[in-house]
Order: sequence, then C-alpha cells, then structure tokens
Amino acid sequence: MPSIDEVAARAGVSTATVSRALRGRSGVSPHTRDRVLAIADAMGYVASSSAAGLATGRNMAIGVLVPVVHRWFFASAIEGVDRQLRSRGYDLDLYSLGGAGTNRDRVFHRSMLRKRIDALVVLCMALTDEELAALHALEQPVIVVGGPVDGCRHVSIDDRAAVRDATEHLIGLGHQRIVHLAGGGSFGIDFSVPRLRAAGFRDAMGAAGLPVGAASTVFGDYAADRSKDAVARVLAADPRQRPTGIVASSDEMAFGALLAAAEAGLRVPEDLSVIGVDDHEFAEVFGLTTIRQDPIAAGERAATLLLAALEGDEGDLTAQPAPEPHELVIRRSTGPAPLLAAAGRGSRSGRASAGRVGATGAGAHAAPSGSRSLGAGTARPRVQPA
Amino acid sequence: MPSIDEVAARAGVSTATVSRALRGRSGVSPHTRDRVLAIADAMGYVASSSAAGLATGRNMAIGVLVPVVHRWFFASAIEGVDRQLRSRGYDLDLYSLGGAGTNRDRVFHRSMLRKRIDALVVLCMALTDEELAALHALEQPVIVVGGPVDGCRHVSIDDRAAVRDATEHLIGLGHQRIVHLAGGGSFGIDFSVPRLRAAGFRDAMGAAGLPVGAASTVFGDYAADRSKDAVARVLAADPRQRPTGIVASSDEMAFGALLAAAEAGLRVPEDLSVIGVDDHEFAEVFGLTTIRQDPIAAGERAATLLLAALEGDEGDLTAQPAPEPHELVIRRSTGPAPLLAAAGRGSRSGRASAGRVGATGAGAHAAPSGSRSLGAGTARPRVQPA
DNA sequence: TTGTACGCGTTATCAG
DNA sequence: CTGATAACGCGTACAA
Repeated sequence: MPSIDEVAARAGVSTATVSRALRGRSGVSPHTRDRVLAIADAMGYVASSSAAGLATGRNMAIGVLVPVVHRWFFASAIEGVDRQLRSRGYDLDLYSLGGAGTNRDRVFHRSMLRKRIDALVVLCMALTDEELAALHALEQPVIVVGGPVDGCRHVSIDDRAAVRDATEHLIGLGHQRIVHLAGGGSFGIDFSVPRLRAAGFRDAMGAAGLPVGAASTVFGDYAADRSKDAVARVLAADPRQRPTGIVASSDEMAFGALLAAAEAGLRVPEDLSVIGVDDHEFAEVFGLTTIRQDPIAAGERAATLLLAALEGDEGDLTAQPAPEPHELVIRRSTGPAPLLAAAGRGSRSGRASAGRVGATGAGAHAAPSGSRSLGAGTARPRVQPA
Repeated sequence: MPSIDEVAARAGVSTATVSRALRGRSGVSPHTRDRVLAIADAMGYVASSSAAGLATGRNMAIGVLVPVVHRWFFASAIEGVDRQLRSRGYDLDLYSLGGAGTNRDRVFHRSMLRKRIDALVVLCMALTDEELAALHALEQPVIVVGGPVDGCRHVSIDDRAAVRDATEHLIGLGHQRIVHLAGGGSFGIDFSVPRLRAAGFRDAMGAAGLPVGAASTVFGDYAADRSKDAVARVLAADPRQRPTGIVASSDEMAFGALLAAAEAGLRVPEDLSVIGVDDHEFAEVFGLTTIRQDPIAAGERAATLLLAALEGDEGDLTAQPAPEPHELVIRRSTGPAPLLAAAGRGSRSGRASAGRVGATGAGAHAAPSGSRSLGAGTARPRVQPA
C-alpha cells in the first residue's frame, strides 16, 4: 500500500505531478505521464479514498437504501445500480433497514451522515416525513426506484397502467369475475405502489363496466404464502360465484395463487386464469402470464441519472424521468374465461388474442399418473409491449 | 453538516475535548461530556468518516464481495452481514461481480484497494489464484461465507453431510433409483461446494450399497429452468428405469424438478420424491422437503467473526469455525418409494419415518377439476436437526 | 510543464 | 481534565 509520496519519489517527480497524471489532468507531458502511470501501476498504487475524499469533497461512492435485500425486486435493483456504478468507478454503500428495528433510526441519523457517499438511491419504500426531511437535509442528489415519493424523482414503471393492462388482458379473454390480489404495507408505512396498482385494476374494470366490490380485492401482502391462503379462501366459494381470473400485484403473489388453485383441484387456465406483475425469475418456469418489468434496468437508469446530476452533465435535474417500459408476456396461466352460466365446461369463444400456448406450468404433480396435460414445455412466450 | 470546530465553539471547549467526548474516551469530566454530547446532538453533528478514517486508519466499514446479488443465498447472506454490521456501527460496501465482465478486474485491483474498508466478507465464489493473492495482499481480515476457500476461514454448513442426509432420507423411504441434480460452475471457475455435495450423495448411496453411475447425476446449474429440462429428460425414460427419487443440490433446482414431474404427469411423492437443500423462501409454499440452512445467520456469523478479529477480541483468528447447522425439514414432496418391480402402484411398507404429511404442494392446477388431492394445506413440517 | 505549500476534518500526542 | 498542535494522504491554487 504505497502512498503518493513513494510513487513520486520513485518517479523522480512531485506528488502534484503524480496526482495530475493519475487523474488525467492536463499539464503533464505525455512522457512523464506515461512514466508515472507505469510506476504507479507497478507499485500497485491506488489513492486512498479517505484522503482523496477529504481533499476533494467527493467520495466516489453512492448509497443505496433498501427495506430489505433478499427480495427479488430489491436484489435485482441493487444489482443494476451496482453495475452502472462499478463501470463508472463508483463504489456502492448498502444501507438495509432489515425489515424493521431500531437500526432504521441509526441509518438515517448516523450512517448516512458520515459523508461517505455523494448521492443516494432509495429503493421503493415508504418513508416517514421525518425521514424524508433527513434525506433532504443531506443536500445530496436523491432518486427513488419504485413508486413515487414526494419531492424526489423516481424511476419506475407506470404501475397503474401496468395493472390496468393486466386486467384488460383478462377482460379481453372474456373474464368477468376478476379478483385483485393486492400487496402493500409490509415494510412499515403505507406506500403508493399498491394503491396505484389497485387503481389500475379499478380503471380497467370500470372501463369494461364490470362491478368492483369489497370482495373484488384480497390481500396477499406481496408474499406467496399469504397469497396462497387468501386465494384458497376465495376459491372455496360456490363455483358460480368464484372468480375466473386473478390479477396479482406481483408474481410472487401470483405463484401463491397458482398453488392455491392446484390444491383446490382447479385447472389453470381452464378454470382459473392468473396474471402477475414483474416477470420474476420463476415466472417462466411457472408458465405465468405477467406484466414484465426490469428492476435491473431500473437500477441502472437510476444510477445513471444520479451520476449525471453529480457530474453536472445536468439536463434537467428535477425533471421526472419517463416511466420505465412494461410489457405483457403471455404464457400459459391465462386463457379464455370458462362459460359462466352453464355448469359445464365447454370451450368458449374467447378473443383471438387469448393465446393459450400450452396447458399450464405451475405443476400438477398430484395429477393422476398419465394425465400429461402439460405438453408445450418449451413454448415461446408472446410478448406485447405496453 | 456542522464540523467539529463548530461544535467545539458552541460548547466552549476545544475540538480535542469534543472528539474525546463523542468517542467515549476517558479524560473528560462527566459534566462537559454531557454538555458536549447534548450540543453535538442538537447540531446534528456526525464525524466525517473520511477525516476520521484518515486520522485513525479505521474506516468502520467492511466490504462484501459477491458474484451477483439477486440470488436467494447471496441476497440473504448480505442481509445477515448488514444486520450485524449495522448494529455495531459499521457500514457495508458492496462489490458485486455482476456475473462476469471486466469489472471483475476493476473490483480486485481498484475498488477494494481504496482503503474504504477494514475487512472483507467473500460470498461463496470461485476465485482465481491471482484474485486470492490480491485478497491476501489487502492485509485485511477475510472470511468466506459458503464453501471452503484455500487460506481463508469460512462459515458454511457441512455441505457434504447435508446432501448425505438428504440422500439418506430418500434411502430411508425405500428409494433405490435416486438421481442427483447437481449444480456448479455458474460463475466462472469450478468451486468446491458442488463437489462436496456430489460427494455427500455418493457417500450415502455407497453406504447403502446402491449403485452410482454416470446416469446418477444430471446437471441443473443451480437454476430452476435448466433443472426442469434436465429432469424432464430423465423422467421421460422407461418407468421401470426412471428414478423414484431426486436429490437436488439446491431448492431452486428442486422446484424445477417438481415442475418437470408435474408436466410429465407424475405425482409427487407417489411417483417421484424430491428433496432439496436450502429451505428457500418458496420451499414452504411448494411443500418441498429440504435440508434447511440459514444464510442470514451465516452472514451474521461471518460479520461477527470479522469484527472480533478487527477489534482484537481475538480468540483464535485462524481457527476454522464449526459448521453452521443444517436440518432436515420434511414436507410433502418426499414419501415412500413406489413398488419397483410391479407396474402397479400399491402402497409400500415405507419406513415409519416417512411422514407424508399431505399430498403435495407444488401445485396441480392441471389436475382434473375436482381431484382435490392436495388436502393438508396448513400441515406443519416436521423438523429434524442434523 | 513542474514543484511548493496549504487545506480538507479528525484523532492523538503532549503539555499544561 | 483540558487545550494546542502535529499528523493522516491527497488535491490543487499558486508560484516558478
């Protein structure tokens, strides 16, 4: 771990020259520059970030604040942020709230104030007013990945439109009794994303003239197990009352719905269609129709915007960026609505766009041996940009 | 963002006294200490980590090096490390290799040398000799979470024993044709964990006098989709040849196996038993029998050991810590082996410990309507410590 | 083009 | 118990 002085000594120049050469500043002859670079490299010299940070006021690091890390969306977004950062020479400091606990306070009032970071990415979470104030007090660029947060720019899909599209997909297949499997509220305070998505559901239902009552929504809390239970209760109803379609606010909840359907002995999509939001890594293998979003890309985009703000390549630093794209990915969990009136199960004149590619993918390992109803293992999903 | 001078001025003392008071050093009268603390707090003063780091040589931050973040094991371990760190006042710098790419080089030869961290946690990954050398050159405490790595301490379960236990569970249920669904090799170089787990499989098979041939192992690459395809091929074989049990090296691979079974029209566990390793968050909802490990706890433990080494509370800094515990969690994906000789499907005199709690959980939404073969939705899993 | 010298914000040493 | 003051390692006006 040589210091800049040692490099300077070995190169026979001053520390100022070494610094200039290493940072690519002008005012160094090509010759000395190359020489210094070579020597520094040979010595394995890397400037201490503490010293450099003290001198310049820039830490070349940005913070990422997350509610928890081990969930698909957050982990993916972190990955995206990291990729962009790393390629630009920035480090990433992770601040996880770990679900709950008192470290929440510590994070906001200690860790983040230590001047280790130049900017902050906040991953989709609810913040108290007090916390929001703490963020602004940092006087650092902040950007949110996920739903809208008061005074902050955010990069995210149009959540309302996404769920509207999902719902319309089912409506287009002839479904009329559709239930929204909603999430939200997990990490403390109420947050806008679940509300937006629920609104999207109501938008589509309303536009189609379909009724939306209290029974039209069940709570899955963004978790597969809770969703499975919730959907199981719904499916236990009279077949003529029970929904033929479920719009889950996330893929993980949709998985729970699929498993509940399986345990209830219902076929997907013949008896029940399920659509999610995310395109989770397991969606493909489950054959789940979903609205795809790309949290890695979102993370990258957020990092890019933040770095732009940081490096003064400012376009408009306060302009809200356009929503990230989302797209309908049709797999095997959605199909034409079963006939409503008759108890029987004839084929219905579903819209042409129904696109039942195969039977289902969520598994049927309790199906009677030999009932190989799951043919199209490798069917390509059909994608339809938003 | 006041500086220490401003606090000192306001308190009417020197910066030295402020520093002492804030860091809890002796040599400050209780009175002034309280006074300084109150003022600093009121002013929202937090020492700059750059300056403090420069002065002390300690950064109060540790690095976490991961192959990728958006996988269950890694994300969970990161969460664990973060929890422990945060509670001790340390920050966490994340270095993700992002799968591959040239930033791998940058991470090892730039980022990690910037003196931002005091120690390093390496999450289960293969390292080249050159990279290993780079780590040692850091002259900082290093600990690995996951499989064994040359000169480093590591915290992990006994992978070999874990898969041995898994295999023995199936053998105990009367299975004889068992296939190992292996992982490994994903992130560059060969790594010890997949090898250890494969060895555990052979251990158990050998001890039971069961044959292990080339066909006894298929490659799932730690991924659900690849595993699904691989298992699908295996299950396509003659029913009298095909395996009755699958030991997957991870739960994600086991999920793939379950889905393959479903698509092949096989019942689980009547026709095929599947066991995994991990106790992934979806294992419960899938009803997957598995060998549980707790990566969050592993991360916490690694962080604890590292901090101990850092703070000189050294027990034995080189001693390899005891393996993390693992335990068999019996759910609904494993049951007595089907009769081998007869084509029929009678009940077999499986061991009493078989514990088929319910039918299966991996879903059967292609099952004929009404065939509600999935009763015990809320059955508690049986846990059996290793 | 290059070198000198000061400042960045804290901590630690050494007098008082 | 407290206060000056010298590091800590680097970046950068300013001078040469």
